[in-house]
Amino acid sequence: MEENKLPTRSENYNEWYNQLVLRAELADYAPVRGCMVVRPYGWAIWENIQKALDQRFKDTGHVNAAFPLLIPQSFMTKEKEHVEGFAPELAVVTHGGGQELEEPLVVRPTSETVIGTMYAKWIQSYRDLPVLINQWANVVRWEMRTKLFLRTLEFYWQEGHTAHASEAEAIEETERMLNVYADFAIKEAAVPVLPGQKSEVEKFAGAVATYSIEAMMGDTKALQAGTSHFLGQNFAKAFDIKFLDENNTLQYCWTTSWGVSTRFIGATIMTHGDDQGLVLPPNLAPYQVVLVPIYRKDSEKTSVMEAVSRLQQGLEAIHVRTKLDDRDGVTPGFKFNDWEMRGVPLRIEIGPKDLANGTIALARRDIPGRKGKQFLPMAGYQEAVPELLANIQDSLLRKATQFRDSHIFEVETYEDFKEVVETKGWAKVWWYDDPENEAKIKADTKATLRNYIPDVQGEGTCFLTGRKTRKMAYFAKGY
RNA sequence: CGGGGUGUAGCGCAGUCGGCUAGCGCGCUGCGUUUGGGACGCAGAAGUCGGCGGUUCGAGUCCGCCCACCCCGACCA
Repeated sequence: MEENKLPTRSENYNEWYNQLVLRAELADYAPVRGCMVVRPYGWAIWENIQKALDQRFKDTGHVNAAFPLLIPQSFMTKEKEHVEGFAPELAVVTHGGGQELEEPLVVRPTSETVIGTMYAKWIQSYRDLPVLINQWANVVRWEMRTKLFLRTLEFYWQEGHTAHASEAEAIEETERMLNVYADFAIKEAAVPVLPGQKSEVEKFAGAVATYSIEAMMGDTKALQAGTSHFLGQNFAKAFDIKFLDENNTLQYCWTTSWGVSTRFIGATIMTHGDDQGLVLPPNLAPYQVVLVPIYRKDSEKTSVMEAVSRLQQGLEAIHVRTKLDDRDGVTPGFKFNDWEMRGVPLRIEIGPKDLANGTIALARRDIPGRKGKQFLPMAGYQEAVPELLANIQDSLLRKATQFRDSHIFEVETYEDFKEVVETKGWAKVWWYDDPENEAKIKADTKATLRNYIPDVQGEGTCFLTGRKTRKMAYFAKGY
């Protein structure tokens, strides 16, 4: 059916992506342009992301709480850079209860201001510190152009907000959470992100320093997949977050914030997806295994269904997420393609032949076509399935890492730089920091500074200015 | 807000030198045959042709205005 084929990744990546998310029923366009409607399958991916992140937050001493959606407009103006950064993209509520409000409310674009206000009330003493709170929430940023999952007007995320007694401790927290994100992305999503610091130009409005994890999508464009900000005392001063230290001296707190959003679903899709559709990493897939029963006659159906159900229970018992596709009226071939498009990592087929032979047919999604299909003895499935899932998880990470590394090029001249970011991928360069040159590069090539490469040893020559520098950076076109 | 494009059934589109009952593919409903890689037959349901106004015996088709959406820029998790 020609009409049902996806556009290919190479032909039109954007179209491929849009069709993919819509056909896999991950999200729908809302009546309000750019607002999120996530269908159950897509939301299940998000829930798995939430679970994996939440566990890591708790392991690092954080707790969850909830803060208001509506923020008095005046809160947003308290931190100078913050207001400049966010003013253009605020949704403003002017009426409530049928009356015009005395002060307009903005729908939170991020919660530093609300949470800062509460922290000012909660924190009195060094004994109250650190405060390590995370919130799962939706936020609204009135972007001019939207793209499903990557840049929606409304999006879901988690935002962590912490307050500390010392600068060193806050910086440590900022870096810790960056590493938590990197660990999560690599281990759970098999997305080989590169952590590093953002430039002055690209940093968060109101932050002293911003760090990000950067991911390379299947078209080699870069995507900021998570951020961690060291806010210094900027917000503490704007919101009066103070404490008495051990010496009875009144001091401003040092704060951080960090977030990962539903954009990460997009990052996962665009990292692993192929021309057949989604390819989901087993750790995040809503269903890790789909079971497809195959039968012709009613007599076959009974015994096949019985075997399949037993298998499903056996898998659920060892905590494998399964889906039994017992739809009548569609052929097995249709089901195969359907679940491939939805990216289920492993498919098990059981038919009369398998019952006769004591086997199951296993097909792995990460190996395209029928090459990924193998027959195994049914008896060993409780060992074979987890092993295969782990194998797929590893193999996705390996493949994505290889892809990324083969599309990063170290360049020394602007000519080479332009060629790389235009046609090949990311440029890795020695970089002497200069906002004006950064802006010039963006104007010339549309490439932005993704982040600085951490732990660079020694000294080099800036590819653009020829000046000596100790920094290296990635430049790439981004989403 | 600038530049380009598109609006016709749930989705993708054809029809556009005016012409009578507006079409195709997919999907959807019913029945039957099928079912180990996107099944087939028959019978159906579904449309203010983006909106408003104009020209005309007659407008999806021509003219004017408006609206919406998409792509490329400025903005961005």
